Amino acid sequence: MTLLFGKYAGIDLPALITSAMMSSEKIKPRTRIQKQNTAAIMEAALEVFSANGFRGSTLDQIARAAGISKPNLLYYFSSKKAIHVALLSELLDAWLYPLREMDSNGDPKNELMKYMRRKLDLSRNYPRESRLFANEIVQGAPRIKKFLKGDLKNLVDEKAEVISGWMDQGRIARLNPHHLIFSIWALTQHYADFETQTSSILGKESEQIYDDAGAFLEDIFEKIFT
Amino acid sequence: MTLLFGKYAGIDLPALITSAMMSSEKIKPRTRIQKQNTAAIMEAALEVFSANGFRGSTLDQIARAAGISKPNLLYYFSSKKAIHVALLSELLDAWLYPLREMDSNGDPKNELMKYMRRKLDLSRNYPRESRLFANEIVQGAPRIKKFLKGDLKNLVDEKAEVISGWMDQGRIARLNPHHLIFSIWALTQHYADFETQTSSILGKESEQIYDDAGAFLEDIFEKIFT
DNA sequence: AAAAAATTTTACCATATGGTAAAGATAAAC
DNA sequence: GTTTATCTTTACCATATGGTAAAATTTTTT
Repeated sequence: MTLLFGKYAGIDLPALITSAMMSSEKIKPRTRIQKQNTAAIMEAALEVFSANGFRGSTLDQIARAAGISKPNLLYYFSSKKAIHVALLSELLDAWLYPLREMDSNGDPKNELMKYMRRKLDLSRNYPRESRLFANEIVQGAPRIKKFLKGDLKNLVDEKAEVISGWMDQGRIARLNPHHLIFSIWALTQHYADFETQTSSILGKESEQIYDDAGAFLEDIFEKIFT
Repeated sequence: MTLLFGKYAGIDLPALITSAMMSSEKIKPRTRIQKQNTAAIMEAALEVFSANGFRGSTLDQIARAAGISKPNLLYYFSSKKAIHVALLSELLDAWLYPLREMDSNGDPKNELMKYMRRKLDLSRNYPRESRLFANEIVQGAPRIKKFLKGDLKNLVDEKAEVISGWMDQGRIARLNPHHLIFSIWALTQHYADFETQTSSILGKESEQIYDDAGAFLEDIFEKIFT
């Protein structure tokens, strides 16, 4: 079950996903078969791209994972790039959602903690999506630079402003708000993106690692915000 | 100037690099020309692999960047994989160096801060090396899993033990020591690995970002350790 | 049930890419 | 200065891979 068609940290995202779909290339499933196959392709593409990166993935791999032939896959998407773009596009909005939800009227420490927890939940429940972005960004974000400099920057600037206001009011400790947001990203995504490393070192089950990580992050952010 | 043949956060690493070289496949430069060409190839491979990942890089790209022909490149390294392995092997030890240096007899907070600063310096001065590892690990670390479960795990376990001892003595706050180490990695490497993202959002010069990051990390780790 | 539309398969193709063989050119050793 | 060892180039090759054309099949519409 992927983020695309599943639940999102306890919240359904049909509206977000629908709107994302409408704006992307060929993903306007009309018939039953189209819905079924595009969904299978997206799921397969997520699996393959997140594990191998764009250039490390082949259409044959994706087609096989989706249970269809390569030419048939290309009946639904005009190119390999189109699949990748569609996948990223669909996920971008969903990925921003928890930050959007941060409420300027809520309790500062509470809101930030909630955001941190949600991001950690995303890493825990949707590690493939996290790695998909990680792959893209590490390699210079050729396909989502515009998003980074546009929607993402705007949202982050806006929320940094909110956080800064809280700091002015003395409700949380004074820190660089942008870097505070980055620190939440870094610390939570690390567990998905570098899972190979953490699990190699800890030699534990993923669930146990995330439980420990959750407790650790509660501890340190409590200190950080105070 | 790369980490390989340069200075390492102010410390020369000839011994480390030499020993690493001796253990890897074909990198035992004897003649003047061999030295020169293998160095050029390694530098080129670092540039190309770190930007595109293993599968995203081609021998032609590397050869061009090294200023030699592809068959000539293959005179020095038996295969693409061999270049990648040699590059990773050479860097692994160097990458561990700052953690090795953490002194169990030093002042706890001081030692940890020093380690954090060194790691941030690595991100700042050797972002390509950081991204080379990031690429490798995000994609499941096919070539360095053994290292992760061996040398790296051993070193981390050992240092976690040291940190745990400091906590027992009440000299720094009680936290999960393994995750504390991970948090230093996550927060410092983020600036190299996700540089595209941070610079897109902040719209500042890299130097300015690292200065701000340095100040921010000083702030929060001060709180975390206390 | 026939016609139309949508979907899938078969058979390809062009290019990119990792890699090789062997001749030719340079540099080092004697 | 000649021989020997090292290095470089030219000319390839096999495979993988993204993608296409068109026929065949299935599904939907009328």
